[in-house]
Amino acid sequence: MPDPMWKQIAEDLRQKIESGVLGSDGKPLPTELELQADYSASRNTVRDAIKWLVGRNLVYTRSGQGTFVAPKVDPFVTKLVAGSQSSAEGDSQAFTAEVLGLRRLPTVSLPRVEILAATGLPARELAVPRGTTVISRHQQRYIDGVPYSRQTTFYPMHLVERGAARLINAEDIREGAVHYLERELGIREAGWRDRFNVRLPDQDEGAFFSLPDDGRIPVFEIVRTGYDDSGIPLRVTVTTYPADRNQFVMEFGRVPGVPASDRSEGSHE
Amino acid sequence: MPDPMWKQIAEDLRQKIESGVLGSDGKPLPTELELQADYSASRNTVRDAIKWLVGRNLVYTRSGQGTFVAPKVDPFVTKLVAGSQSSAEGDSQAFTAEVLGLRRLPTVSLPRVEILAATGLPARELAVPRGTTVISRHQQRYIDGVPYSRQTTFYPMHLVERGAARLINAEDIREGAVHYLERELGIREAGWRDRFNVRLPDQDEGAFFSLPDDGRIPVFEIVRTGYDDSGIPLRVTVTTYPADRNQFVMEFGRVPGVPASDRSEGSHE
DNA sequence: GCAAATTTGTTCGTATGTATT
DNA sequence: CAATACATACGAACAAATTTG
Repeated sequence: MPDPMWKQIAEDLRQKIESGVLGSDGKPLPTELELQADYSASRNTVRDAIKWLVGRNLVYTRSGQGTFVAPKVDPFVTKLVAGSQSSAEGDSQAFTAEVLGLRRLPTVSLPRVEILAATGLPARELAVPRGTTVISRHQQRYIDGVPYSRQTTFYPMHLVERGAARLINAEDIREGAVHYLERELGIREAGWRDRFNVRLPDQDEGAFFSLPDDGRIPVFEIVRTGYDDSGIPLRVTVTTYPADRNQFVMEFGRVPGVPASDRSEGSHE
Repeated sequence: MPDPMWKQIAEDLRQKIESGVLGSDGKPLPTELELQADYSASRNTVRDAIKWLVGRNLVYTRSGQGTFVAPKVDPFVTKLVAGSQSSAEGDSQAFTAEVLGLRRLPTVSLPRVEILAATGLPARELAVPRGTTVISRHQQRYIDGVPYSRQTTFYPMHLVERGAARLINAEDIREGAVHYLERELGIREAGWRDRFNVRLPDQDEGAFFSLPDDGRIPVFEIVRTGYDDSGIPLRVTVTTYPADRNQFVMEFGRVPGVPASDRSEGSHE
């Protein structure tokens, strides 16, 4: 059974795009009417083909203008630090990470601090009953002005009651919240667990990252739960990154040099 | 500006699905004809709404049968080991990982071994010129019979020339290829770098994992490059996992207990 | 095993709305 | 304002897959 016509058209266009016949990076494709004539198909069928290409991020459409070849993105490479460099952690680095690459300017929003009742994930990770009061500190991070990640850290309220008052100030904790807790309360983060996950963005994330609504681009979600010496959760940080422009690198043991910022391509058998 | 009608229908159905009004896990939705009547819309408009739901993995359709509420998946949780437990590595664990959870039976295919000319990623990561001969060892892994991951490890040919003959045997290296190299040649893997990436599956991966062709489900790609004491690449392992049923966990320092196999849900502000 | 009924999949045509130039 | 191009919506017909009688 042959592929449906829309799929054949889509594959033909894909091949033409990837081989560069249709130009690259912002070059307009023929209009739907022209494609309709080229392939002797109805406009709706051509549109089905274009929809498939849009879903693969090969083209994008703009009302009233046309359909264009999508540019290849140069991904941000975030290095997740495995060692215990956490002393250098700032609030803006509450999720210990480092953006690699030259000529890239990271900026961070001021934290938005909320006092709220723990639900779902925060309650579970902090091992407190639902409804327990927790502190939430939320920040948005940009690279070269482009939204890069959002993160929210939840702390149990008893940390404030025991003296860590700055947790409820809407100001950056320059030395790093984890380090602040250690200096102020003598509570050390003895270890942490990271969970990696990929899921579709919720509405807020979609708006912040300007992601399309069609579920074509997922987000990385990294949940980092930190524990003190007794194994009691100290904090949980949820960070999300759009998956279309982010990569993560981790290193263990002795590793030479700086990783080239390469985007892997397809299969390698 | 109100949402288009197909979107309103989609949102209404989404709400009905998530609140359980339409039943769960395999319950059929009303047929397109019924929905057409319910919403006073054309069949094509109803179909646009359903397409959106399919894209979010909320429903799936089966020709000749109907549209059904998609089951929630219980994800595999893979633990990426950060320490140097690599001595316990088998070929089937060449990518040091551990599947968490009870009642889960991992199985591994026999390796498919190929001798080929390095291209693209393998050449780059092994720091050899394109065209250099390398060994490729490919394996497929299943959990409870469900395709779980595919991985290909590339080794420089000179390892075989220096005595590591078993690399080119299509048999599992039980003690682990990395350990075998150390015992046989005295070459130790002093460190490694992991790159995490999310991309759409290629054709092979789509077929192996039974992923839909519409680009709705991406794959995790983890590229692990191992280096010897002098910083020379020893091997590069490319492992892919379908993103819809996999999560990754890493732990650093002292972390209590076993992580609950929770799926995070939505936003947590 | 076959035929009918049901349901989704594909393709066409057409009309109108909205965004951009 | 007009022209162009994509977006939405309707209606219709037939194909393909599946279940049922």
